[in-house]
Amino acid sequence: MTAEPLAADTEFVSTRRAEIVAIAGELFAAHGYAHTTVREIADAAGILSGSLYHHFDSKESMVEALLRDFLDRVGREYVAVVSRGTDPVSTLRALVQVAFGALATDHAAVAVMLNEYNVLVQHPRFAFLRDAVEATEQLWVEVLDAGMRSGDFRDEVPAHAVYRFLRDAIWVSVRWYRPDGPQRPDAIADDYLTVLLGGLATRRPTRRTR
Amino acid sequence: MTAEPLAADTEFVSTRRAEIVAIAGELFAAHGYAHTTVREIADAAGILSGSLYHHFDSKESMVEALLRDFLDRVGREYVAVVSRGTDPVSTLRALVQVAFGALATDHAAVAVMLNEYNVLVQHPRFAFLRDAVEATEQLWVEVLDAGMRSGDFRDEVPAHAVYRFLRDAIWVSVRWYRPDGPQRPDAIADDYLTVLLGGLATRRPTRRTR
DNA sequence: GTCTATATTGAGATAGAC
DNA sequence: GTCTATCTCAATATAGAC
Repeated sequence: MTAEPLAADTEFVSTRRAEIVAIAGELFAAHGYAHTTVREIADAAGILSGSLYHHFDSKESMVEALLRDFLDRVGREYVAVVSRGTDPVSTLRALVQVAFGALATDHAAVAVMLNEYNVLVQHPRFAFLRDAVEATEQLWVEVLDAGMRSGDFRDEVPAHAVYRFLRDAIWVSVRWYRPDGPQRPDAIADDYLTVLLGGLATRRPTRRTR
Repeated sequence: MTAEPLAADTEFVSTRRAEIVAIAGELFAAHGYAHTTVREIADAAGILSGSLYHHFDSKESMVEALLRDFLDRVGREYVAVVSRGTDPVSTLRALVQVAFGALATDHAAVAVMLNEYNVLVQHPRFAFLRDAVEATEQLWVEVLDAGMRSGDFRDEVPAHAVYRFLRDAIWVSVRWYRPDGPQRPDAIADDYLTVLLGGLATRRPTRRTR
């Protein structure tokens, strides 16, 4: 047996394949996964639809490749942030910065994740989406819980509820974020953190009772 | 000409039609508009697919009926809240309560609006979606701006940016809200308002500079 | 208002030549 | 790695009987 020509890391398979994934991702993000046809993807890639099947065995494989790569990378970034072991406020700031940063680097994947998650996750093939979502939730909630225990964060609202509001507001911003717009992702993150951490009210409001 | 048998308000057209809209809405919300077939809708309604076309001339007409009705109603509720002329904090609270309340009363329409807006709005037929979204944004932003001018809300972040974070966090909660779950919409609204108005941090943080 | 039967189209996928 | 040609199936929509 000759020396293995493949890189040990299987991340890189083929440049062409990666290009097509990116092209397909843009179309999925812009028009929706279901409404995007393989012919449109092929057109955008400058080839005919049949040729796509040299690289992928189905349209599903394209969206799977897009999301697996994205979730792997952002998951590693979250772990790196937490493993730095900074104080809860700084850790949360860094997590929020990573999440908003993905808008610029992976906006197609974020949009597809947001728009198609509920439908895709119903197929066994896309169970990995749920795994990634749950792992991410666990990681963020632990940071929030640590901050509540240390007294840095208010604990009137459970950490998992706070996390959901956070996550939703961050990811849905892919709907209006424009990479070529005036605001950089870290400026948006700062705006969000200002409201989130400091609150919108200038006077501490009393919590309503029911 | 005989007396007009139709009600002056055209809201009510046919019970059967309204039933089918509701059934279709549930399916659109659960499986996505594109993935829901007219045969599935007919099955759920207990009729055959051809019979649907007695009530609607297309699948698009069904989703249009669902969204027009919903947007009309919630738009009227927002206007009613603002016209009460209460202070900015109370007005914002009431708007947030109305929005979360729609999760319970119109969860299918909210989910469809969230999931399909970007695709649907690209068709001229659904331009009314953009109109409704823009009118809503204007109404909320005016409330936020009034609160910033009166000193009730902090003004470090522009009102339109705050509005986007608000809107996103509220509507996306339809993804995890369960009508049969333990939390009532107004309890979720209270949790959200606690974090939004009071802030997550126990100590007023300094705003990061770049 | 619903059913039966079917027209029509659009889209994902395949086989083999180049 | 791409093209040509085509298969196959699923889905929207229609026409007319009941």
